[in-house]
Amino acid sequence: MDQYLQEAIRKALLNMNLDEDQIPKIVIETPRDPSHGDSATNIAMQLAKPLRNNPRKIAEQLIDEMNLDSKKVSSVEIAGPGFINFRYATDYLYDELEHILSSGDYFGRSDQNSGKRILVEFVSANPTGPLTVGHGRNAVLGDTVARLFEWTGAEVQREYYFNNAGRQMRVLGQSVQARYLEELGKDAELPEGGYEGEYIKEIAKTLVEKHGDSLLNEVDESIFKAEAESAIFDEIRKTLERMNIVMDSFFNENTLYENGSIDKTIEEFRKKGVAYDKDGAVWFKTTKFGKDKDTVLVKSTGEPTYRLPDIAYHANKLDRGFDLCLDVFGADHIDTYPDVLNGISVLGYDKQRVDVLVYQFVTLVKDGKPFKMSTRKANFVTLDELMDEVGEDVTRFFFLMRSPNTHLEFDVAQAKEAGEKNPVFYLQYAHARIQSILRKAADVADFSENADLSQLVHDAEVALIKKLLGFPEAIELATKHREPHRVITYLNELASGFTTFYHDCRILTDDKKLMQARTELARATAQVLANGLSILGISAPDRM
RNA sequence: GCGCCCGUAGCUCAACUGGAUAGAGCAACUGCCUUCUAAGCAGUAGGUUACAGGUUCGAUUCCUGUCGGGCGUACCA
Repeated sequence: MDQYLQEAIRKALLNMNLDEDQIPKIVIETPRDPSHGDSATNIAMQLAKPLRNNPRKIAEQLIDEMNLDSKKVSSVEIAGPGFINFRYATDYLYDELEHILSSGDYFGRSDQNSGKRILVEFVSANPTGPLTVGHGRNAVLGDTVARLFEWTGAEVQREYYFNNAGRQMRVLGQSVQARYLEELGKDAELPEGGYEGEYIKEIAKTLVEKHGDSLLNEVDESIFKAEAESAIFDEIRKTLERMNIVMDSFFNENTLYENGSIDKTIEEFRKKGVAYDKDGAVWFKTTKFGKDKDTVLVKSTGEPTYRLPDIAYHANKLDRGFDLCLDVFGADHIDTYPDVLNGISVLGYDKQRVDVLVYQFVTLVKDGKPFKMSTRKANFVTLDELMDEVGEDVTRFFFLMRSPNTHLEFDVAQAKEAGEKNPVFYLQYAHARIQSILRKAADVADFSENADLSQLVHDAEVALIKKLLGFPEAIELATKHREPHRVITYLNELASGFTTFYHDCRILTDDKKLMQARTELARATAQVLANGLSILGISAPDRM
């Protein structure tokens, strides 16, 4: 419809002797207030200045020149300072409702990103411990944005980037080693800054089971580290799976050392004159890109900082031919992003192909009080514990509920309440309720013949159909802005629209034609709810 | 100090990236279950969009400044 209106307006403007390049972008929007019509444009106001004319006059002229199909648009009016409001014809609504029903699981999909290959990198927590609530937002946002890309036609790969070679991992190995010794009755102390979590002991125990005391005299921590890594990764994978997340690939930072990308990156930087030696370290001339300091790439110890592999990693991703690489990370990592962009553009890549989704921190609220966490200190709530407590659907929902750009308060008490306080049930309940009605409808009538949708004339029915039609747009916006919460906002409005309809219009009535039409409307609503929930990775139960 | 993000109803947050009378959910209050699921519905109350300027037909949205909060600002990741 938007396209149709844009085209009609454009033609009308051309008839008004405007040149192609005089026409600004024609924006069609859905007014907040339904009394302002179904679609509106501000084009007349935009043209007021260049045409030096009153916007309402321009609107009048424009409407005269427009040639609209009465099967699609029933009325056009000028309102306020110069808005042009369009109202849809009911025939159009019935056709579109028909379209939803025949599209089924596909309704809402688009070709916005078709032909694109997109890599979404997320979670990317080093295997030093179980995933915590802090990682949860990252995981769910990344996966859901990936789903949005899929719904808009892209081919998506989900990748988990990790590093098992750094100092943290060494300390982890040493922590396991210490617990292993303790397990065998020896005196041992956790290393400085060691990991205190209970899971370390568990890993030590499995080592005792596997190897007995044969590792007593190991001099370094590598065996312990290896065991810890694989045990922790198993857990992480399980946790993710439980959240409906399956990675397509795990990328080990070490690959970049082995295949020479790291060295190559440094060489290339030197060649381009953006790297230099000072105090035994190698520096990246980030001042050249507007930062107030240069940045160390390789420490005087010879060990690279994380920035260097980050740059090499992004080059690697781009080499793999992705049209877009999206990184998902928390606000604390934002500072590395410009360095990576500058780094890859030095290497000759197009910065536009890398984008980032930054989210603000999660505050877990327990017993009405914020709860501070640290992985190393083992005072954290794992994602598994959270899911045990509130369930998988609720967990996903809460992480998606808010704009990534704002701090998220995860109130465990609220999430646990199965009742009215919990917003996820509102959507699932609407779906279950419709399914229940459809089951009953199947008992009382035979729906083999086509329904006469023109029976749907009640305000609540018409409003619901219009809301259903807004689904593709909601997905488009959510994808464009990488903001899954827009889908939730939409679904809430949809569910609310359905409940109004449910309340005002009895579906199972004696009037068979009417019942059939209403049943179809309910079925379409259930379909859109289910489609929306599947984008969010949340179940749409048939019974509750 | 500098950089990024944020400040909207008592609380948690929306507002289609500059549009029309700023909206939901909790919490509060008033009604509604012999009728398809009351995990629901209808209604009431609640606001100087932190503050002060500016840009224009029009600002919660953009610009400047002030105040308040979060995160960075390492030869840590």
